[in-house]
Amino acid sequence: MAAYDHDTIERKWQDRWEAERTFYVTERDDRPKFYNVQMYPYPSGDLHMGHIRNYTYTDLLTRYRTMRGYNVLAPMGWDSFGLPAENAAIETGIHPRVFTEERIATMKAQLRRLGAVYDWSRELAAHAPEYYRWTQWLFLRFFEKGLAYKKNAPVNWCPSCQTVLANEQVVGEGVCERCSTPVEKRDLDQWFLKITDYAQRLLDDLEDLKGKWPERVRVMQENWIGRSEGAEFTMEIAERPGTTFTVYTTRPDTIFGMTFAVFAPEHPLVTELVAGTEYEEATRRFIDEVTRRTEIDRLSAEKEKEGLFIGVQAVNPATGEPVPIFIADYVLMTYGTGAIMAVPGQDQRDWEFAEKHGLKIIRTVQPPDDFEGQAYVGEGPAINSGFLDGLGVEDAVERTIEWLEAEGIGRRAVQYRLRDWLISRQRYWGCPIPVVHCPDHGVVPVPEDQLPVLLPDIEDYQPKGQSPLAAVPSFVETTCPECGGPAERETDTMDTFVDSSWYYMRYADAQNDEAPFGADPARYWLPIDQYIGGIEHAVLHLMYARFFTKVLHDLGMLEIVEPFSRLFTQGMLTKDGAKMSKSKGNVVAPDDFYARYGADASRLYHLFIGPPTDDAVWSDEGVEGTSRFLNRVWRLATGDHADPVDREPGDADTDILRVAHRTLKKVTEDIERFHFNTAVAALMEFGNALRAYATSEDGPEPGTLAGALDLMILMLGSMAPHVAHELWERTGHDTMLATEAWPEWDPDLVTVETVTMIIQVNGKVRDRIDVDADIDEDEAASLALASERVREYTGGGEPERVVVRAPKLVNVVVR
RNA sequence: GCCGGGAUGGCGGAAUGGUAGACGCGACGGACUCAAAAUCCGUUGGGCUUUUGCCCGUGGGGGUUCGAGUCCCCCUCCCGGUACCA
Repeated sequence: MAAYDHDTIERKWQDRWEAERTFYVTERDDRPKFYNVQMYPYPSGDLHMGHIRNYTYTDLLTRYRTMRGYNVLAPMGWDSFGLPAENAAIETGIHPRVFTEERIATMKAQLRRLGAVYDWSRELAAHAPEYYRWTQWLFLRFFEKGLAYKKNAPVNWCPSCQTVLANEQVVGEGVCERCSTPVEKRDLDQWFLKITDYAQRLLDDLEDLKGKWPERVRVMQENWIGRSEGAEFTMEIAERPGTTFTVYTTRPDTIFGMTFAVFAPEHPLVTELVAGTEYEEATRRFIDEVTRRTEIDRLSAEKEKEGLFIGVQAVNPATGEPVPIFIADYVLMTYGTGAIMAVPGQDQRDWEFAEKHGLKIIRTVQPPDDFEGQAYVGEGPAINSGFLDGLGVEDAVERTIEWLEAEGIGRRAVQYRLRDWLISRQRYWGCPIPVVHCPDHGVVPVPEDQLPVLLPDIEDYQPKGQSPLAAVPSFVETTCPECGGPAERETDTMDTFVDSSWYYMRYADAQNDEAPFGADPARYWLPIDQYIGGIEHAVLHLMYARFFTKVLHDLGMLEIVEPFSRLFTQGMLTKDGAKMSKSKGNVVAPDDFYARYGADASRLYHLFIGPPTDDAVWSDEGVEGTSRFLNRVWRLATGDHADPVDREPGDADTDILRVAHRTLKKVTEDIERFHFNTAVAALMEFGNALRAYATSEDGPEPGTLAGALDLMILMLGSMAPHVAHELWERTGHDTMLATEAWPEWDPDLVTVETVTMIIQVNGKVRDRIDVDADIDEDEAASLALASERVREYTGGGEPERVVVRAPKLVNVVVR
């Protein structure tokens, strides 16, 4: 039996969906809205099966939600600024714009070939001036609010990409997220967005996403924000009364055990304290050495704690005793105050440092008798701690904070691990930062009516440690908007994560040339009801986008405070033990599979391959199964079965309708909870039953067969849309399947009448009896006890106990 | 180290505390065919057994329960995140 002509059918329906604009929507619509978005892709060129997996999920939801009666917006766009296009340009000499736009065209054709449907009237691309004009406009709003600022700071520098990176883009053991080159530290003037102002709100609002976002993404963001609670207090330098410094601690209760203090080598007070002393030279050498080391070295936990006494002491405010001050590389200038009180009794790092430098160790929390470790961080009564003695840790913390406040030297304090978002990039292919530097007026924003600041076409993209734009006089040389005098444009471009922080807002009103988006379309479509993308963006894109949403809310542009109501992170598609990617050389091209099995069979296999949240291993043979299934459905629906027999419907006919409706219930529930693999399995079971029914000797009853086939086709409509649409048409329907209502199951057909009751003896299955579904407990028990098989095991004796779970199971317990 | 998530046939995977292995791949046997492909039918966790059947089996060890892949405790290994964060 030949396979159906998938190629012709698929092209036919792809043309119709586009020609009839089946999935184009407006906000003038009575149906409830459903905003369905896939994280917009970087236009890398050819789609491989790893991408196809993700688009299949999104497309299924677009079609399913439409059938469920929603006004579904499914847009598509391109994350088209960024390093890869620029790197390709350097290699090939093709301008990044040309390179990128060619690839967008290719990918668009491939999405169409998959049968993925979008409202293409809302297509956008980050590199298009009509888009980045508004990225720049938004930057200016941040600037006005004081949320964008330029400062000189030690920043992460990727020597290979020749640009700075945000903290979030330094991954693993301190390497670049893009190219895995170890990152260095450099002091540079850079633009930051003040995401730290929103740390608490970003943390608080995660609560509302419980159950709607994957737990692990929520936890990763919580950890990244890294809130910790404790106290801050000041200490005096013993040798210089009046000179003070501040420390932050989460364990103020251990203050009596502070036997030394440690400064980060970069702490500004250090050079001042050693100036003109015998320690000056050694201190300078130590700082040099530390700062020369790479971040990786410095952060390596295995390394011994290097430190140096700098010749001064601080006064422990609790004891009044002087304690020596050290500088050490394990204290970071970027966290807390850059100085700590060291309590070796309760902190393992301090313990190790104390041992190495022969410093005093005083326990201030009594460890249990059997404690054999060094620093003790657990619960216990305070000891050696004056007025705190005997208190538990929590109470002691509170008492200490009260005392610090009463003394006027400290207060309760909260710290976050989150740092401001560094958005400057010293690269060409990105959105220009719309400011000019005037010798008289400093940083001056470009006036709105001069936006966009266009990215000029250039020949030489080679990264040189500063933006290639700096070498373009026609770009750099400008006039100051304030005074009209000569000024220079900012030449850094923005991190591409700025572009992607608001694109999903633009989709709501993509043609607007007076604002990033209008208030009404935004109010209608946002937030995104279902967002789908990769786990790799757990703390990058997903946190930046949340930050942008909150800022735009505060600017009065949005009503929402969270952009993504529900998030789904799909697993990776792997082959040969690695994520499918061009660079690994393990990509599977969809075209071969489209040619042999069709897009529908490929899609169905992606749905069937395993749980969507899990990584999945691609196997070429797997598509055989879904292809066979679709061909069987095709043959049944096109008349390849036993001759139908006109008759009053009987048991066999009712039975197949029962299977059909039970399948409908399961498939509906499975799609709702994203269990696509079991939904496909249920359809296959239904297919097997339907085939047995349609080819049985008695023959199918025509109405029953048609009804069952309709349900099969409707259910396949979102999974294997082309073949389903074609069969819908061929089985005599004059509507388009895409806009049909999702069917409802008949409750009477879904409830079971008879079930197979399991009979166990001591928990082991010994017999099965078909019983009425509404059998009562007594009857179930007596049926079970009457069973021949059960009596073989009980020997006719009285059972010790009979557990009845009618109608599913009876367990006869004998001893 | 800390925080998540895992471990089920040859393979991908099913399984509200109640028939472990649905569904599919692969393999084996058969039908059709001159033959092959395609298609269709059957078998397919391991062991024992002529059969009805019986025993064992969800990473390892304990426990709770009439009953545990599922719940609890301990351990091993794998994957992801994070890590001198005071």
